[in-house]
Amino acid sequence: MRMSKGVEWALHTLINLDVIGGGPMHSGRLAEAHGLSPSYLTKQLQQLAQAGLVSSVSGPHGGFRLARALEDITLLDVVEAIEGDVKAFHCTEIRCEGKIGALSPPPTRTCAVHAAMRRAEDAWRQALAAQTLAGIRADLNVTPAAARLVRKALD
Amino acid sequence: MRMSKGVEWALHTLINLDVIGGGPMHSGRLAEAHGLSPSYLTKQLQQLAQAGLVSSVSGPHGGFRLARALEDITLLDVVEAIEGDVKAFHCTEIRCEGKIGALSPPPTRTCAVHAAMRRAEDAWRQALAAQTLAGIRADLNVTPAAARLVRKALD
DNA sequence: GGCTTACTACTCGGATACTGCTTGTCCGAGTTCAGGGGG
DNA sequence: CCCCCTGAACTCGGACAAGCAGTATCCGAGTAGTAAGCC
Repeated sequence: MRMSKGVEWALHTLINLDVIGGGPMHSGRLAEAHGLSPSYLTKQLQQLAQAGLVSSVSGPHGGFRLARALEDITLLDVVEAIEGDVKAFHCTEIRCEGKIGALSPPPTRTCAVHAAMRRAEDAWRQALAAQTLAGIRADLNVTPAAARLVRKALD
Repeated sequence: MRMSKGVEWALHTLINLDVIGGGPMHSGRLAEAHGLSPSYLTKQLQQLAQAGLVSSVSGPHGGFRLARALEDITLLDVVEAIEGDVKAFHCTEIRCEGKIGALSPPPTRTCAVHAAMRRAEDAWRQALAAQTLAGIRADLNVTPAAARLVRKALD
C-alpha cells in the first residue's frame, strides 16, 4: 500500500514548470533542481505527457512544458497519470471459490466487501479531484523572490 | 499503489467467523472455505490477533475466534492490522534537496504537497472508519439458510 | 550575398537490468487431550 | 474407583524462499540549429 514516489516528483516538478513559465525545460535541469534521478524523472514526465498534462519538445532547446494551466490540473489527474488506473483494492471474488463458493449459488449482486472498499476509495478519489495544483501553489505562497530563485536554479 | 490481498482475505474470514459464531476455528478450515493458501491466511490472522481483532487458541480444537463484535470492527481496523500504518504517500522532502533546496532557506511549514495528499488520505481513512463489518454483513443479507451453509462448509 | 544541404549536438522515447516488498511456504514451540499406570 | 503422569497429536508462531511491481539506467530515434558549399 505504498504510492510510487514518482507522484511526489511529478507534483513538485509540475509546480516548478509553472513557476518558471514560458518555454520548454529539459528534464535533466528539472531533476537536478530537486536532486532526483534524471532518467527516472524523464520516465515520469513521459507518463504526464501521455496523459496530456505536459507537452514534450524534442531536439536542442527542447524539453517539457505545461500543457494546461495549474487550475485545470487536479491531484487525481497527476496520480492517475503516474500510477495508472488507481484501484488499490482488487476484489478477486474469493466468495465464489473454495467450499463456500462450491456450495453457494452464484451471486447476483456485487460483493459487499468490494462495494464497501470502493466507497472508501471513491471518497479518496473525490478528495484528490477537489484539489488543483493552483491551490497547492497558492498554499506554497511563492513570493517573487522565491520565484526568481527557482528560475535561477533552473537556468 | 496496490493494497495487499490479505485485506480481502481478512474481511471475508472475519465475517465467516461471525457467521459460525462460538468456539475457535482453525485457520486451515477457514482457508479452504474460500480456497486460500492456508499458511498465508494464518499469517494474516496472526496480524489480526496482534491488533486485537481476533484471539488465538493453541493446541487441539484451537484456532481463531472473534475478539470483538462486528459492530466494533471498522474497515480501518482491518486495513491497519494487515497493512500496518497506512500512509500511501511518503513525503521525502525533495523540496530541501538539489539546487532549489540549496538555494532556499530551510522551510518552516509542512510541505504543501504533503499536506494536500494527506487531506485526501484522511478522507479515505475516515470513510474506512465509518463502515463497520456489521454493516457489511447486513449488506450481505445472510439468510439463515446461507448461515447454515457456511457452518456446514466449515464443519 | 542568399539559398540549399549536410552535419552535429541535443532532446525525448522506449527497451533493458536491479532492488525491495508482497506473496507463499516450511518447520519448530507450545498446549491440550487422551490413555495408561499407580495409589 | 480416582488421580497423576507421560506421551502424542494438533495448533499457532515466527523464520525462510520465490515472484512481481516499483526503481533506476542506458542507448537509439528524431529534431532543430548551424555551418559550409553552391548558385
